[in-house]
Amino acid sequence: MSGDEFPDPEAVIERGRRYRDRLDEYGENQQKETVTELFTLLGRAYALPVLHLFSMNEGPLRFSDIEDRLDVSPTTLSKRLSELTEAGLLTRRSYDEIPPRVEYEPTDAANGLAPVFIHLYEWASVYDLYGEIGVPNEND
Amino acid sequence: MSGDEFPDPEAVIERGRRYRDRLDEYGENQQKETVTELFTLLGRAYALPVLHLFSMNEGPLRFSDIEDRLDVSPTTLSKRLSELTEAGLLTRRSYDEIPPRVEYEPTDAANGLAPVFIHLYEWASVYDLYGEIGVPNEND
DNA sequence: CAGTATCCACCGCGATACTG
DNA sequence: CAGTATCGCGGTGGATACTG
Repeated sequence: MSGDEFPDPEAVIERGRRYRDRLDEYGENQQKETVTELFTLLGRAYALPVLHLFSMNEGPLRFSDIEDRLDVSPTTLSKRLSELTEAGLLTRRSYDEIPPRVEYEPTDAANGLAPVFIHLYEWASVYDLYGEIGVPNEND
Repeated sequence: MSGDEFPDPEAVIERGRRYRDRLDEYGENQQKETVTELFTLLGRAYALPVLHLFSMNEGPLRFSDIEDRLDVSPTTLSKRLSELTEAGLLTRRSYDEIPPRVEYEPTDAANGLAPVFIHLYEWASVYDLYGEIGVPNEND
């Protein structure tokens, strides 16, 4: 990657300092729950890898496509796809065929989320967090 | 808030479509875990509310400050603060006094994360997700 | 004040087996 | 093929009580 694609850390921090004011404008209390919930969903097993798979792929993916690539149990994959669909991040289309065929695709909302991930990657690179430590386990 | 502060949804989507290429540049496989872990931590109880409290506040906060404002059990707050500190998002400074005093402050890394939240709020507003539904519970 | 220790209920997740 | 049903384990978090 070309280094000057990264944001200037100082600028990032400065921009961060205006976070408080922006939040007021957006109505913090109402949406705070919302964002927490989003992180909860996206923090669940395979949510991000699934979304990432769609971002790497042109066109729809089927249940078995994902199952093959991610080494995830059908139980968990089923739940995750349902949640992501219900949350408006994926669409689900099933065809009345034998054998049955179901196709999933990311919504515009999911694609619109991509800049967030880009920022996250930039941030992770700039501050070099989690390189070694991972997330501390709650029961340590 | 002034409406033209929002990104043009089309531009956001278009930018999102280049996500795949950016990921390649950043070395996707290595950092994918990292970002998943970050979401896991931030999805835990009171992680975002705690961070938000710091972003709303000038200067440090003490354990009881947070306890008073968030209605969180000391057990959970203790764990969350430890994790956020270990993850490099908060600093912890304890003074040898009686009664003991401990102050927490967000790091530059935490402040640098703010643009991500801003993006998230913009995104949530544009796509109006989770307005009614919340995160589907896994056991429904 | 700033936590920790203990106990416990619930939830998330995988393995396995089964179905339309 | 695209799931669901069931089971079991471990992780997560609250209540309560206690400590340096």
